[in-house]
Amino acid sequence: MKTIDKHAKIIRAATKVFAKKGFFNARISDIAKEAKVADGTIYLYFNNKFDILVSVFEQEIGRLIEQTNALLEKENDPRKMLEIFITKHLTEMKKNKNLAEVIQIELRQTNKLVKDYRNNKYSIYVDILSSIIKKGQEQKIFRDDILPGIAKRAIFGALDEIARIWNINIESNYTVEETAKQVTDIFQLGVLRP
Amino acid sequence: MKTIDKHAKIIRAATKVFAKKGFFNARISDIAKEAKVADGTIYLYFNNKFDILVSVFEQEIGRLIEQTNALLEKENDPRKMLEIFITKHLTEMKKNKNLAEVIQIELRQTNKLVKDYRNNKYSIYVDILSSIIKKGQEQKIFRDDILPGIAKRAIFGALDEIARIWNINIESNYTVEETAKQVTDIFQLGVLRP
Amino acid sequence: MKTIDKHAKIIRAATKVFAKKGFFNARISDIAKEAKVADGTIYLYFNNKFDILVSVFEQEIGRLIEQTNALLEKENDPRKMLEIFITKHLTEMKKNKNLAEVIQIELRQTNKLVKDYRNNKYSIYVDILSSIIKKGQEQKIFRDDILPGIAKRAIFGALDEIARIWNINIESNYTVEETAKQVTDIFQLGVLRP
Amino acid sequence: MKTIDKHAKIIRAATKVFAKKGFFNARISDIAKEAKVADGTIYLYFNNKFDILVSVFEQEIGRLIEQTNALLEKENDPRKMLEIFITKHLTEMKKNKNLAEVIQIELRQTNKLVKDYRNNKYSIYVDILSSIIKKGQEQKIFRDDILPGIAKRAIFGALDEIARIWNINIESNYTVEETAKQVTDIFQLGVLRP
DNA sequence: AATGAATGAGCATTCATTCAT
DNA sequence: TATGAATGAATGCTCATTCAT
Repeated sequence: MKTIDKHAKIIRAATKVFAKKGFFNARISDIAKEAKVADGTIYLYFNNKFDILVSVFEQEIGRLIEQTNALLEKENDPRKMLEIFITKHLTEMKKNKNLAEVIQIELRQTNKLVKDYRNNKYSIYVDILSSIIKKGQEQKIFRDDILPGIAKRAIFGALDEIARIWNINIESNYTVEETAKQVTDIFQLGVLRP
Repeated sequence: MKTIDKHAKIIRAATKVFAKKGFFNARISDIAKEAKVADGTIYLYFNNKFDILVSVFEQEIGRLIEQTNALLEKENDPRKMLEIFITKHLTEMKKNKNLAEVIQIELRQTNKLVKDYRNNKYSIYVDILSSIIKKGQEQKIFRDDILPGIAKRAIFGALDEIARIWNINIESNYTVEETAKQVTDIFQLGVLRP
Repeated sequence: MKTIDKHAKIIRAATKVFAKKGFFNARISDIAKEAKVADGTIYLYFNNKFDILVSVFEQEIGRLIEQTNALLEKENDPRKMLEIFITKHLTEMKKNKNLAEVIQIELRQTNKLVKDYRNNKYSIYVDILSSIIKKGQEQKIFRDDILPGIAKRAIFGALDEIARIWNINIESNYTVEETAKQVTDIFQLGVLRP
Repeated sequence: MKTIDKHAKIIRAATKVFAKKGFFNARISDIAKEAKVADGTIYLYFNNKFDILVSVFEQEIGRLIEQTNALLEKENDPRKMLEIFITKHLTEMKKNKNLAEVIQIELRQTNKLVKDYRNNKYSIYVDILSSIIKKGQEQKIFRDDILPGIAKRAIFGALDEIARIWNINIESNYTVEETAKQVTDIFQLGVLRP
């Protein structure tokens, strides 16, 4: 088996295990078992347990960034772009609960460990939102007094919390589409009657 | 010293320690030391480490619920109520970073451990938001097609993510007031130009 | 059981285990078992495995220093003093093979770890020899051209090597008395015929 | 490259690595790297890690035996022979600290592993000393009551301890020549005034 | 109620050795 | 012969929990 395969296999296994048990409760031997690899093999590809978590996170978010950008590329209307982002995010989180979980873990459990959130994949991902906001403002479609740096956090946070709940309660009342529509609506029009 | 005092003292110490080190990295002896109590004493008041975390969370959120309700009691305009909730939450999180951290930890790290989120303090707190939404809909001030169950998640998630970032970056560009104003604005009016 | 007892018990157990298996092959759990103590208990009294070795060594050599000094105190003839030192050392090494072994281990295995051999127990012990030499020179009994700093190493090395062999071969041809007599003889008179 | 070259290359690399890190702290991969050979290759020439140590020791001591015997061959005076042995040993240990270190390690760390010290290179080397003593006794130059089996240990031990100290303290007060002269003197004449 | 010494299960990581290529 | 990726047994140390005092 080629090196690249094993690296990917470990990442995949780790994603699963971290999602199921959480970072601190996951044992290296769990990951090794899931990846059908010896414990020691993991250390040929990663420096330590935390390094695996970061790799998983970066890889998964990286994939999300690429796919989201691909979807947005064809679109020029910031309203549509916002809807696409929201729908894509929720769709992926629903489809891939492991990913949702790893984001939760990485973003919260390790707050104290990774302080530098500039120029990392998470920042890049969230900045897609702020660039959509800015584009909308340039096109005079979005209000000028919206602060992109705050709006991006609000939107990402909203999506993340919704995905978190999905991961806890297996059944949810609304479909992805309904939820995405609703969230897009809230962020575009607000809750006030016109 | 009365029993109730010691219980409170341990909670207070634990809040501090969990916030500083995170739940998994916190040691019982750290909490005991902080509370100026013997390690074993903690087990006279709590069943185990996780029980402490839950107690801390419930207590802190409980306090937040009481204070928020007290603020909302005097108000009848759902627009104002929403603003009050948002401002209160952000103010508390800014003032009490420990609390913000414990919410982060409790809500994410222990996803896998505590599945039942009905009838707990977190739910009660978030349901303040949905009841505000419902009230606004009854008063024909908020749009009818807003789903309170989703909106409450979106708003709480937005606030929580903003507080999370505050906890990572010591300096932030905007004041609590500016941020609260902005978030209230986004959720009331949306990002679209009228 | 009092703290002091447990500390001593662990030292005693460690001496035995290190002697039997060598420092690197000894497991903490071996020492714990021998001391009839939990693994973790060891870490209440020592910082780490190496710390145990150093403690064992310092304690054993310390005891040797005291006893040897007590024996020498009453004596003023440097010839007798040399004989006393040699006899005492060999007697102790024969009686307490663990001690002999731990000296071997500490002195050689950890050469690379502990470089500072000034002001430690080993140095103090060996310096008893050089002070005997100096005393003999002052009394015009020992030759002036003997360098005490070299002679002390030669004598200690000779004794140590003999003790080492005793630890390997269970049976030895000569008694402690014969050997001590012989060694004293060699160092006092040399091998040359008068 | 011929097999014999690779074998020698590994021995040479191992000597260096053992000396620098000690046997237990040395990794096979360190030796492989130093020898510019793959890890697995080492196992084509040696059975295991310990086998390498033994080989290094045997080879180094073997070389010493040959060279020492060559020097002694031309000499018939046991006094001179003793001086030659002592000088040669100290010179080699000063010149080749790796060798000194490996002797230290092999002789002490592995006491418990290798019990059979008859008919091995170490014994052969030390027996050069006893044969010098015996020769001196036959020639009526050395005292009859010297026990060669004890004297050889005493002399070797003295030399080894001196070399050990050299390996710890980089600077030493005396030159090899001074030291060799002094040690020869002590063992020939003793410390007593005539 | 309070203490804190003692416990011992638990786990990340290392590294000698193997073996398919 | 030679390689080096893969293996998995082995262990020092931590820390939540207990319990004799």
